[in-house]
Amino acid sequence: KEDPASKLGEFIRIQRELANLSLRQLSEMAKVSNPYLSQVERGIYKPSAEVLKQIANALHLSAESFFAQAGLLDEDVANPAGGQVEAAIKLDPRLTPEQKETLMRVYRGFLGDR
Amino acid sequence: KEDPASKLGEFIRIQRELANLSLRQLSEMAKVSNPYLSQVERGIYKPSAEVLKQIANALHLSAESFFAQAGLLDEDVANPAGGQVEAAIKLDPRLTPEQKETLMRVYRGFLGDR
DNA sequence: AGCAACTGCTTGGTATACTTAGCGCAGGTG
DNA sequence: CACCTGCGCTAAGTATACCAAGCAGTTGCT
Repeated sequence: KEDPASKLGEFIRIQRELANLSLRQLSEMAKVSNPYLSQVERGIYKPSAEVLKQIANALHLSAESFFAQAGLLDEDVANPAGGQVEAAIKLDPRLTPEQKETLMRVYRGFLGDR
Repeated sequence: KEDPASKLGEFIRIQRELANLSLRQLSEMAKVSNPYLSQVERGIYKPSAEVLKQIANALHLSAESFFAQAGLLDEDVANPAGGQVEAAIKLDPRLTPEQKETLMRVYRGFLGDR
């Protein structure tokens, strides 16, 4: 019960039953074997990210909600908008490392003001 | 290049070098072995979702952007193209309008340099 | 020079994600 | 009754994610 893996499994099973799908039906849609899906739902195995995505798509649910259920997205909610700016800067291929460094410093300086 | 796994690997390597971290340093922070991280960066293996999350956290990046890079979040902001930085700045509630203006000017100045 | 402390990488193994074959049970059919 | 057809699950195997040990190259210090 405490196990996060079985929590994800329960979640999947509930969603599957809500959609009135059999284990085999869903397993075929998600392109995994039915025994494996069974084991995932019982928390024996934790599926890879790709399998998780395929299951989410098969159930017409967002991949994010699945990742969240799997405890994979619980991270730095501490800086919700702030992380966005830093991430965007780091991701920009048109900036040199030094320029990124400078931008970061300016940005963080502003945040410190507040 | 064609391989999506190696695309993720490149992304990780670039982010790691941007942070001025050695392979071993990052591997220790992300709690994986350094040879494995090396292989991930070269596209030989694709990391599990949990490892991906740990790497993202170690680099202070959002897990979402990593999942997007890994092709696991077909939806939203997969595109790291330039407009992202400006959008993120405008959306940050912790910045005053004047500070946003300044950041924009610095950012655009850098882009003009190249 | 030569040792020390780094860098990234190769090798060989273990753990775990995942599959194919098949079991036992519950409804319907004829 | 016998005979399907579906359900979920077990068992045994294969593929792959991941680790510990160690190697070659580079840098720097004495």
